[in-house]
Amino acid sequence: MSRYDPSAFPPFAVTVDLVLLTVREHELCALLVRRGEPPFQGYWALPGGFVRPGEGLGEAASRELAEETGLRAHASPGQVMAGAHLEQLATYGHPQRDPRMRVVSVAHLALAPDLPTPKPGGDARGARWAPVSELLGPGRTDREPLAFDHELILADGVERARSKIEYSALATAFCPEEFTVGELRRVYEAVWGVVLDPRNFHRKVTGTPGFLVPSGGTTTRQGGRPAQLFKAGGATVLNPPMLRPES
Amino acid sequence: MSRYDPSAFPPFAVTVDLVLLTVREHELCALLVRRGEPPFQGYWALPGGFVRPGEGLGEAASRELAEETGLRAHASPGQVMAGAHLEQLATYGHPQRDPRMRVVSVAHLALAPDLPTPKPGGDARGARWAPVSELLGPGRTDREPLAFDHELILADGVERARSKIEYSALATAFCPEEFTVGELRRVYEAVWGVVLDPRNFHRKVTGTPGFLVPSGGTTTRQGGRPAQLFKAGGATVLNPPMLRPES
DNA sequence: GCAAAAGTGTTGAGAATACACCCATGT
DNA sequence: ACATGGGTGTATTCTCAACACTTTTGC
Repeated sequence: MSRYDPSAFPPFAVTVDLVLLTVREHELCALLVRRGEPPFQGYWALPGGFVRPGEGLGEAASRELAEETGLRAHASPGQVMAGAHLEQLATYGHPQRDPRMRVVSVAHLALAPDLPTPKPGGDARGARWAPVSELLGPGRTDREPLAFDHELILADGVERARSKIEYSALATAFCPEEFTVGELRRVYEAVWGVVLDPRNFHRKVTGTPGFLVPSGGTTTRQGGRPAQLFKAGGATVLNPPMLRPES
Repeated sequence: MSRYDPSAFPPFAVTVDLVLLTVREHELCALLVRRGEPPFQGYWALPGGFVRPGEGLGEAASRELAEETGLRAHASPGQVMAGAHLEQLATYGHPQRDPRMRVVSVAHLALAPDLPTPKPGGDARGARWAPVSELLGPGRTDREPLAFDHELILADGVERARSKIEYSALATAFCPEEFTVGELRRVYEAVWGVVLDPRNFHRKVTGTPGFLVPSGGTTTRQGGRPAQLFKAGGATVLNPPMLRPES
C-alpha cells in the first residue's frame, strides 16, 4: 500500500461545474444549459467543463463563468470582482456519477446581479434562468430531472447561498453596482423566501459598519419617496449577522 | 471547444488529505505523518493518499481515517460515528502543487477525541500530534514547513473547525462519549484560544435544547465537586449559537 | 388628494455579560 | 479547614421585533 506511487495512480477526469445564481423578478434563479451530447443529451445541466492541464480550479471556474456570462471574477479568496462573486462549493466524486468514466467535479458557487441578457449564449446550445423553486421545491414531482447529480449540487449551492448572506455581505453580489436598501431587502426576501420588516431592515443594514457606503445619489426607480443609493462597503463579514426569521 | 470529450480529457491524480484535529492538554492538535519518499521526503505532512478507482471521496477519507486512527466515520452528510466527525473541507488543485504530476487533493476535516495512542501508527513512518499553534502561529518563523500546500489546507481546516463549533454541536466530537460541562468548555477554550466564564457557559449549553443529554452518572476526575456526565444530544445545529468573545 | 415606498422613534421581550454566592468533593 | 471545580441567582446592558408615525415622490 505505497502512497503517491506515480507509476500506478488511477486516472480521473476533473471538471468544474457552476451553480450560478441571480435574483430575477423577486425569485432566486439558477443558470442551466441544455446538453447537446450524451450522456443526458437534451437534459438541463449546470454549466461546466473540463479543467485544462495548466489551469487551477478557480481559474477554470472563472473561465467558465466568463464564457457563460461575460463576467469576470476570481475564486481564490472568495472575492467579488466586476459584480460577481465566485467561491468553491464542494467536490462530487461518486464513482458512478458519470456513466462514461471516473469524473470528479469541483463545484463552484457564483452570485451575479440580474444580467441584461435573459438567455446568455456562451455556447450554441440553449441556456435559461430557472427559478430554483421549480427545480428543488418539495412539490412538483413532475419536474424534469437535471443531468448527472446536478440537482444535489444545486441544492448544496442554494443552501450555501442562503446561509452565507446571513453572516456575510454577499447579498450585495446580487445587486447592481449602485442599489437601494429596498432593493437589497428584496434580495434577502427572494433568497430566503420570507418577508422582512422594511424599517428594521433599513436600520440594521445601514447600522452595520462597512456593509453599505452611500454613493451620493438617489433614485425613484422603485416608486415612492426617493431612496438613497449605496455601494457595497469593504466589509466581508457581518457582525452582528442578519437574522433569518422563523428559525 | 467540445465539452466532455472522452477521448481528450486531461488525466489527473486525485487524492484525499485529512486535517485530523483533536484537543490534548488544553491545546488544539493536528495529526502529521512523516513522508518516507520524495518529494518532500522527511517533511511532515497531512495524512492522505490516492482515491481508489471504485471508491467515493468520502469513502476514501473514511478509509484513511481508519488506517490512521482505527476510528470509523462516514463523510457523506458530515456525520458523527464511533466518536469521530468527518466532513469534506475543500479541494486544492494548483497546477504545480505536486512537482511530479497534476494532483487534485480533496481535503477532509476530521474531529476526534483525545486518542489513547499518542503516536498512531497506521503506516510504518512516524506520526505525531502537533499543536496547531506551533504550525500556524504568526510567531515562530523558524518552524519547519509542511509538505506541499498542507500548511494552507491545515489553516483552512482549523478555521473551519473554529467557526463550526460556534453554530453546531460539533465540539462534542472532541470529547469522549461521556463528558462534563467543564470538559466541553475546555474544548471551546482550546479551539478558540480564549477563556470562557464557567457559569455562563454552563447555563448556555445546558439550556440549548438537544445539545447535551444527561447520562445519569457523575465524576470527580477534574477534582472539586462531582460533575454531571452528559452525552451528545441529537441536535446538530445550535440555536442560538455559542458566541466567541472579542469579535 | 392619494398611493407607495423611504426613513425615524419608541417600547417591551429576551439574551448576553459580569459577578456574588452556594454546593460537594479531595486532601 | 481549605482548595478546587460545579452549579444557581441576579442586575445591567444590549439587541431584536413590532408598530406608530413622518417624509417625499408619481399620478
